[in-house]
Amino acid sequence: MIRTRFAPSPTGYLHIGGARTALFAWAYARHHQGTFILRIEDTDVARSTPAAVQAILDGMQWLGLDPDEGPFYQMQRMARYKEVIAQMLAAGTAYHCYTSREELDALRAEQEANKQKPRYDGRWRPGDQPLPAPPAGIQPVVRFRNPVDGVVAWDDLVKGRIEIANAELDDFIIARADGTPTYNFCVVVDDWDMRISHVIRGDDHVNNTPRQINVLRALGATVPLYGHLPMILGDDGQKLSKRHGAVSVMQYDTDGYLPEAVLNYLGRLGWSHGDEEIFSLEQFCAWFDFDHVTSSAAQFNTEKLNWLNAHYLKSADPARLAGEVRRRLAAQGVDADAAHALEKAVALYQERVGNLNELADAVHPFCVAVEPPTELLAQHLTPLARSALASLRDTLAGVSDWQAAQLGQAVKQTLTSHSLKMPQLAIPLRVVLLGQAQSPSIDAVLETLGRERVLERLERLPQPRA
RNA sequence: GACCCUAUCGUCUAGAGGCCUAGGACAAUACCCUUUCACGGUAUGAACCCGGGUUCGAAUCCCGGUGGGGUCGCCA
Repeated sequence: MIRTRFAPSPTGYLHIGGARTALFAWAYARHHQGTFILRIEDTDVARSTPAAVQAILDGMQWLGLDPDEGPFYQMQRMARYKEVIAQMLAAGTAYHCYTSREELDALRAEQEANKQKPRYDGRWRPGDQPLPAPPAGIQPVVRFRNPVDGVVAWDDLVKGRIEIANAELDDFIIARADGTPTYNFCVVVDDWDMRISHVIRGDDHVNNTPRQINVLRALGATVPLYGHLPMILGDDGQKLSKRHGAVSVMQYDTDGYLPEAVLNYLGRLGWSHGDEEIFSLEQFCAWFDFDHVTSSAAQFNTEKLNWLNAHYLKSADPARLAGEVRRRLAAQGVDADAAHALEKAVALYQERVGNLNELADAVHPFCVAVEPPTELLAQHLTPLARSALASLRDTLAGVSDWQAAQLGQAVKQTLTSHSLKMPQLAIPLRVVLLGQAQSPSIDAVLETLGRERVLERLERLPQPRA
């Protein structure tokens, strides 16, 4: 039984790297009819916030990566961690350490001065030497008694075999002086208790893996399989951080991206299936495997995401898009329900825009009266165009069946009677009707805008400057 | 500094020793389509980090170098 988990710490929103980790873990479970678990790692009380928990949940939901189990919260599992720590203390696989932070700082400074790898020197580790008497008034931390010899090795799902010598590892703290357990310990207990079969996480955790494996062994637990995903770099090739380029997945929502476009993009970033570029979430789950996950970091490319977004926009259901547009327009104080044919207008533009915000902007003139920019008027509303527009208005008023075909006929009729080429009439018409010199086919615009609005906007032709 | 990971067009990637005069996609450029702008179509330019091996043969395997990244917390 495949059981994967996504285990973010709620110290911020769900960013793009976390989203991809979640997607891969989710897809792997789906692929194998397994279980995907969401676990919130909130043991850092000082930095975890309920708002961040909510932001992560919102992000997961927007992407549609629903967990089969959880969310579980580590803070609610304290009793269990303490129980395991007590067992380890009793078994001798963990011990109390009374070294103060000041002593630790001094030790680290000394090691760095000697160009050595900073690490705990094991001064309170039970061994051959007799231990000093515990100093009074100091609450000890609990350290894991790491093996001294040999190597810890595992076959990483994405990076292949990785070996790290135990000599590189020190006795890390599993419980703070106040008794609360630390990350490397909680993860182990949780992955064990939750019977996680595949630990899929960012490769910034590679160095934690040997420690965790050692604890698992000390506990007599089964060691899961590990897959460490390379990181995602920003558009500029720089590392993503709160300060630089890292944004919440929800930002993609406000920027007008469709979740399926983001998912498709993320799926293709660091994973491939031959030449496939466009695939649904379902298809991704069916294809996903670790053999085709890239082992090196990938640079985020917004332009490719834009291309995918435009693609999904084209084939999306206009009714759904209309809902999104309504929501965005409402935020601008525009009541899109006033547009009797919002869905039609959306259908007219959905294959011409790159995101939902552009779609909302495009549809805007179909909802409320437009005020054409003066430059456009000056440029296109020539006396010739004015007279043609006036005559077109009259012809249009007589059209019985307000359909693109008939409207196109009316336009062509005006063209002939005024000896004009299509652009000479269509562009001024666009400016007057939509406030823009570009639009979809003019007959479709006329039909979609509707008889009433067209005639009204042509009626009130902006006057030339005296 | 130590340890670990990593290296194919500008970017994402295909590539599991001969199928590679290295394929696809985004982006770029040109042309076509056209009622403007898009969309779409066609075409073009663009890469195996360097040096040694192994092999009849290496983008693919090995070693070294260099570049990039990660980790060295009573953070996760």
